Amino acid sequence: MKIDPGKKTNLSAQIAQEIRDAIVSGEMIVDERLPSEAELADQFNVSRPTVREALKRLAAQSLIRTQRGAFGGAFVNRLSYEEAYGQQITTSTLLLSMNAVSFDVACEARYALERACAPLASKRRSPDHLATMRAEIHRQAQPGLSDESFCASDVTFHRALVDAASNPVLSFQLAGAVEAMQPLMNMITFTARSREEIVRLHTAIADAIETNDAISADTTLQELETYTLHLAQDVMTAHQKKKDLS
Amino acid sequence: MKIDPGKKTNLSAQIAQEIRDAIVSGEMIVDERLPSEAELADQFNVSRPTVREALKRLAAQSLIRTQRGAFGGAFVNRLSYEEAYGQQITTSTLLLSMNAVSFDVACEARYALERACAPLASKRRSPDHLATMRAEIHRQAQPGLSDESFCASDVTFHRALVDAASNPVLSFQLAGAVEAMQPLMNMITFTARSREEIVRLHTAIADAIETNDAISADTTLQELETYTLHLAQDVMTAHQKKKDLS
DNA sequence: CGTTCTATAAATGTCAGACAATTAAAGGTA
DNA sequence: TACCTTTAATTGTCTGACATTTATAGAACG
Repeated sequence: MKIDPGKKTNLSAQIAQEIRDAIVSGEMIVDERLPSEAELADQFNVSRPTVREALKRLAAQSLIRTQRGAFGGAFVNRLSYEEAYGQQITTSTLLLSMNAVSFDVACEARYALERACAPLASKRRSPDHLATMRAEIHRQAQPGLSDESFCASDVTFHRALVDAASNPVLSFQLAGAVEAMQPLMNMITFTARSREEIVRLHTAIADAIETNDAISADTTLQELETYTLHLAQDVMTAHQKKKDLS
Repeated sequence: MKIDPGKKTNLSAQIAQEIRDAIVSGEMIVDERLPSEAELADQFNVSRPTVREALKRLAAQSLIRTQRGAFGGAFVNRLSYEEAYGQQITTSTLLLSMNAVSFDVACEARYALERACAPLASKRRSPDHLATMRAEIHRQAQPGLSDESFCASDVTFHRALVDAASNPVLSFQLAGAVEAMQPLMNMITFTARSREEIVRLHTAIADAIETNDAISADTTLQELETYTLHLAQDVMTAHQKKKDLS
């Protein structure tokens, strides 16, 4: 481990970067133990609290895990898909909520990505994925369902569609896109009429996936995108009218 | 801000989670100032170093930024696309390198996602994006280019293709997928013959995008995927042979 | 009156040393 | 051999202090 150039500012950030580089470059391998906090403080010529702040930065990115006790310490962490999902979702959600991303743009991205999964999902779908999709469709048809629950079910349905492609890398990349849409979708009020239409389209998608009909799945997803945009448009104009009146 | 239940362990992680929730839920808005470290220490009934560790965790995720001096402090950060890209790329790269993801799976995911962009890119491509693509193709045809530079140029080419879709959300989601492939691609040795073929396919893609021919772009991307898999296969069998001999 | 320089205070950044809590392994005892 | 106890290493946390940065207010000067 190289020493730290006492350049400008923020020692803990610099140290974190040094260690991060060592991990990303493969210089340190999974489950390898980092030097103890005291040793690192020595090597970098800083105090232990500073080293600790650096380590906490890395822990926040799931790059290391720490263990107390004798022969404990900080270890390079194997980034699991679950942890990666979590980070991905947090980042995507914040990016969308903080940057005034229009519904149209987010929606376009989401459906473009989902359509990329459709051919693979049609080919590989397992009974499990189909069962999940059918179950969620059934839930969405329940009359008493709140708008929030309806949206949550929608997310689950689409996650199942993505997962049906049976490509974990693809699932990882899309988890964020699908989940991050939920807050935006929650702004839409789903009438009984629109729910009926969505259930119809979801059923058509599930049918297409079940019969390995990639083309039909793609077409229906496009239809669903158009319909979703249409619903959002209605909400926007309603908001606008309300504004004009006040 | 609520107090902290002195439950089990790891106060700084708990505090970070509390604040993270407040930000993600929208309870704290962009550019809002957090209480000072001393005040937070008071509120949570912990010491300042513990609070600082929590804040560094949040800083590592670009959720807050800090400013020194009078009326400085920690502020809720507007997550920019650039910062989000960075995190996305780090996470994707690590996920791929640490989980023994096969080349085939990663490649499939990458091309599935890129093909999702092709129709939009064909429709919206700007002269800028086309220029970038042409420039990279030209670079790839240079004879003296190292394998690493060739791969880097490949990444730039494909990033331009993704960006040509002119959907920032899509670009963000795909940045990780494309960049994370680079280390895997770097394992391939590109012969003069294979470079020629790749340049040919890249040119065909650029042509298709330029003439708004989405279908041709899609077909060529599929061809490129097949060819890339083929190259990787050769590398693998070569490695295998070497192993068998030794 | 306006401009420039100079405190001042508030905040983060860093350090040093201490103690508590946890844990694996070595050593002791039945 | 099996179980218990001690021990040492290491992270987790606290206290208190000093250094550094920076916006603002006030003083000095033209």
